[in-house]
Amino acid sequence: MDNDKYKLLIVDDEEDILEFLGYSLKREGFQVFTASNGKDGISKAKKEIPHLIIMDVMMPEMDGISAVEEIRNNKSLDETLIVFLTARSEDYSQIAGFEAGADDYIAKPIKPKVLISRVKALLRRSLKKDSGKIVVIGNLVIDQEKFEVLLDGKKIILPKKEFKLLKLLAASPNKVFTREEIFVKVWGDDVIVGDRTIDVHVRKIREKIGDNLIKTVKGIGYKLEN
Amino acid sequence: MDNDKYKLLIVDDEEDILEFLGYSLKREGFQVFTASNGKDGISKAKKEIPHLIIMDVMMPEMDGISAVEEIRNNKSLDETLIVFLTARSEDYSQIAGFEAGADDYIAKPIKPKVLISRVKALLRRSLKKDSGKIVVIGNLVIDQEKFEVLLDGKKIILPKKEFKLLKLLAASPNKVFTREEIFVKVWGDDVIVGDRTIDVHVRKIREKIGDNLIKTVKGIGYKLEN
DNA sequence: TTTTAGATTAAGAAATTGTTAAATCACACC
DNA sequence: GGTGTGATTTAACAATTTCTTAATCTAAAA
Repeated sequence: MDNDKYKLLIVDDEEDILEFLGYSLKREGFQVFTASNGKDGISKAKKEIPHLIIMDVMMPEMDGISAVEEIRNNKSLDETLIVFLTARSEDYSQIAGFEAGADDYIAKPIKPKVLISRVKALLRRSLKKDSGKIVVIGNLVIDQEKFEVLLDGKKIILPKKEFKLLKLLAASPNKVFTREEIFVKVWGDDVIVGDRTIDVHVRKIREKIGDNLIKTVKGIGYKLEN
Repeated sequence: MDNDKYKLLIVDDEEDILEFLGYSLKREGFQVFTASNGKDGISKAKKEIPHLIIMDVMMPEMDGISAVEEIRNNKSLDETLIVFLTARSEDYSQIAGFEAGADDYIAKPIKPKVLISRVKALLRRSLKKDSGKIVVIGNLVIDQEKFEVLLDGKKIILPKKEFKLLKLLAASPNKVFTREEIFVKVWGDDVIVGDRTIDVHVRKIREKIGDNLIKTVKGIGYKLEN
């Protein structure tokens, strides 16, 4: 199995468990990320957009259920699967967890084989068809299928040319695209438009996603900074 | 929730459990069927094509795992979810169960609240991905078999082309279908129709299901938003 | 300071879609 | 085979959105 295409995020405050689970899952080929509290978990989730999150219910600072609620509010994490780790027979947290938007739970103590079976079963069922048409740059998600851009999980609609231009820049973050290049790739070889046209489009995109992401490189062109 | 849409089959050799679970789930509105052994379970499953099967692992005559293997070999039960009931800490059967094609397991003793949460979570999760015979988008249900659309439970009749178009959009909610794509998939490769034909059809559908569901993505196409 | 590339703004052009009504088509029914 | 009903398509025009330009302003480089 191509487990290496899946990103897993493990969130637990106990270093031992983090390491133990991380080790077991890495051995199966998964890309594993970890976080040791709810807050960090949320920010890592937003950054990596994992396919599946394994989250401890009981944690200091921010408990798992609150974290999941926040994650579920983020549009770009809509498809992410969430598995709770709960202490055995904490039935209440199971129910609350499902209500918060979890997809499964696993009771502690955790046996790696069980965890792996479960993770695989979830991924198998849920991600049969994965999009692969999504580009993520920092807190910006560009979904080519839905033709929408998410900034910090907030949906933004861009007109065709603006979307195309942003998509181009996002395809190679930090690379400077010359005006020449942009013309060819966005407008096409044959179309002739004035010089200021690009500027205006860049401006409109900046209006929508903020001024910090697209940098001007004077005399050369533009780049999307990461 | 419209639990009455869902058929559940419970397979267990203990009469008590059968009754207890059946009662709990019926109270939630599900259509409940029961069987007291693996063989009977298989034949009832084939007959009713339930959405979800709850199956005891340990049973006389035919154990749950063999039964699940046989069920999974049946094409029409491909989409059916399967939940195992296992005695606590029987880790081995968990793994074997997943390998046989189960989607989840629940440890005995069973608490109804937990069971119900779990069942609902499974149905919710898998229905999202289900591109099978029935598609649900918000308050819209599209039944491809009966060739009808329900809006807030009220039946709406759509002519062939309109239905085909709506079905296409509903097959991948939120995905933007280009006009190109729509032409090919609804009208066919060879048919040539005018540009406004799609618009008119979209308009007619909107007249019937409301203006909010089908969004126009200018310059690209249409999508059914969720 | 001067020069130059880019930023900004508003307005009109261009492109795309919405809407309506009427024409055409398909098919069941007599 | 005709007739009628509803489905489908076309055509004309309206409405809307997007794109481009042009004019003016700003800031960085020379």
